[in-house]
Amino acid sequence: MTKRLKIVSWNINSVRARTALVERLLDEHQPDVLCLQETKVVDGTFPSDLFRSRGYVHMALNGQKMHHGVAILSRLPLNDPGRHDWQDNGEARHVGVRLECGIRLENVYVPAGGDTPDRNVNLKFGQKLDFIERMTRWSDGLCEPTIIVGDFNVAPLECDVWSHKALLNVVSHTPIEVEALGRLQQAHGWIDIGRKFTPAPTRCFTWWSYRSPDWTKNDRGRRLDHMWASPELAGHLAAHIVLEPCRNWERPSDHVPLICELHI
DNA sequence: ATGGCTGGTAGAACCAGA
Repeated sequence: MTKRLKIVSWNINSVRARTALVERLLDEHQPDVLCLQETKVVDGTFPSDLFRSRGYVHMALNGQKMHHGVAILSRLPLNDPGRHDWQDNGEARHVGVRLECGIRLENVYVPAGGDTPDRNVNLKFGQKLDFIERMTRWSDGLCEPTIIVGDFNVAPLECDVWSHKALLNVVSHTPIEVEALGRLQQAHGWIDIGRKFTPAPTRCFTWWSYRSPDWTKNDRGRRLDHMWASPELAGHLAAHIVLEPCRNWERPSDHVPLICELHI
């Protein structure tokens, strides 16, 4: 008799501006654990009551004023909370916990990387590459079953963007970022859960710019959000879904939620 | 069509996102 563990990851682009959407997601999909990125709120004013009232009484927060910020909200107990500063500049971009089933869950918000894909003229691009490099060294030494989810801000495959050719020199899809993410994936044999259940070259996007008047019109999306599993969990993966309809909810985030389910 | 929008914060002809 196996149980199922349902995890959702969502770049919410301000948790306070989208409380109604978060409530709807919890009501409709009933995840065991919700990982949020870009909460944009300090821990002291995080809307904890919203989650507590729905049974998500276990929380691991890492927020900061205005920007970034991550949170794990859970119906299951969370142990050994930890934070990494993989950019080494104080920004709140990671929080990790251990579930009682023995799985370690890491929630990450990789820096966007600014406009110009050249670390010599754009500090933020270098910080993004350094962040991924530090994650690579960290994941090289892992020795427990781990799920890492979040906004990686890299669309690695040609089919992860609306036009590979048009985005080759656009931050999020440049070869230097794709190679850095590839080294990270190889360092621990991470399984790309999204592509396990939706193999390339099937279209799979998780983000559409706010700037398009109609995000569906040209469908200029990118797969920036990911869920990865360490190799020993391969036989436990049960499902993966991208909740694309959430991009049509009222005042949506520009990212949509991802769900994965595991047999535990 | 590298920004056409959005949120936070201040009270901006701002910044950041990607």
